[in-house]
Amino acid sequence: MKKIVVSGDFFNPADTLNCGQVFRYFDFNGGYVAFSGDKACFLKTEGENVLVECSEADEKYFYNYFDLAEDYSEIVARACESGAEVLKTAALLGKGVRILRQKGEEALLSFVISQNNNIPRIKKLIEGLCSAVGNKKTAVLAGETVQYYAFPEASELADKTEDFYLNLGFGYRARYMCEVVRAINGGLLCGIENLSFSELKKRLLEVKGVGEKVADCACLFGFHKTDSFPVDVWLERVYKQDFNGSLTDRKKISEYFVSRFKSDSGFFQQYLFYYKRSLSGNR
DNA sequence: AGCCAGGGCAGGT
DNA sequence: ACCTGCCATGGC
Repeated sequence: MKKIVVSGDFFNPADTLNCGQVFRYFDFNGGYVAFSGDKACFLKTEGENVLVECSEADEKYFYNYFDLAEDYSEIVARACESGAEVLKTAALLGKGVRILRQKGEEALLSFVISQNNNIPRIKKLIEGLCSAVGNKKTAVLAGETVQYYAFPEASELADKTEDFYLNLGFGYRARYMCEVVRAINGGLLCGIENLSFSELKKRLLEVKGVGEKVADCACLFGFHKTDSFPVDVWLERVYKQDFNGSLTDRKKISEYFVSRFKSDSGFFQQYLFYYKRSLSGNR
């Protein structure tokens, strides 16, 4: 067992997990158990610090996963100096949010599931998928044995039909899951290591079921393309209400933010998303 | 009960 | 390029 201890000044586990970038975690012993792929960790705020506990072998994985090499104090500082008053407010509120470095496949499939859906139900659908297909795993975390299911590899989903997803409650997203799994198994994500954000997004958009928003989220959360700015209903509200914007097309709203915030776009987007939802009683 | 949700597609202008 | 209706399901 390995324990990573880092400052909690710019790392709030609750805010990081609850801000809609990831869907596999639950409350546990005063902290959280979080999952990525077939791995699990426990994290908890302890005084001034955050404790991340995982197996010895996964230490580097979770150090990277929580983006612990990045200095978020500088990102928050840039948000405060951006000239947008709402962004300063949002960044100071959400300064403990970190952009997780999730697995690309898992992020892509998760955000296909997310479309026109609410966060509690997205969690349930993903849980259902994992328990139906994923390998059963056991971990010892915070002194207790935790059993869970890994997120399925695309290869494990290769033979699943549309009916399989329909029976899990995926609705019209069932067809999209089949399309995306087929594309991944056909090499969609092969050789993408050096692609820019726009090159990667272009490739993802070729798959039926992957539109602007899902591609942006996959690029940001699955491939850490921080010059991506996903626009959903919440960011559209931020744009109209707090930036007094007049654009109506979400693609153009996204382009507006990216041209303004460059490689800080993804971070600032999370601060704004967290801020806007918190005003509505969501967290 | 009815609106809403981290949307996308197809078909029409 | 922009507009509209439709798509399943269930949280609230």
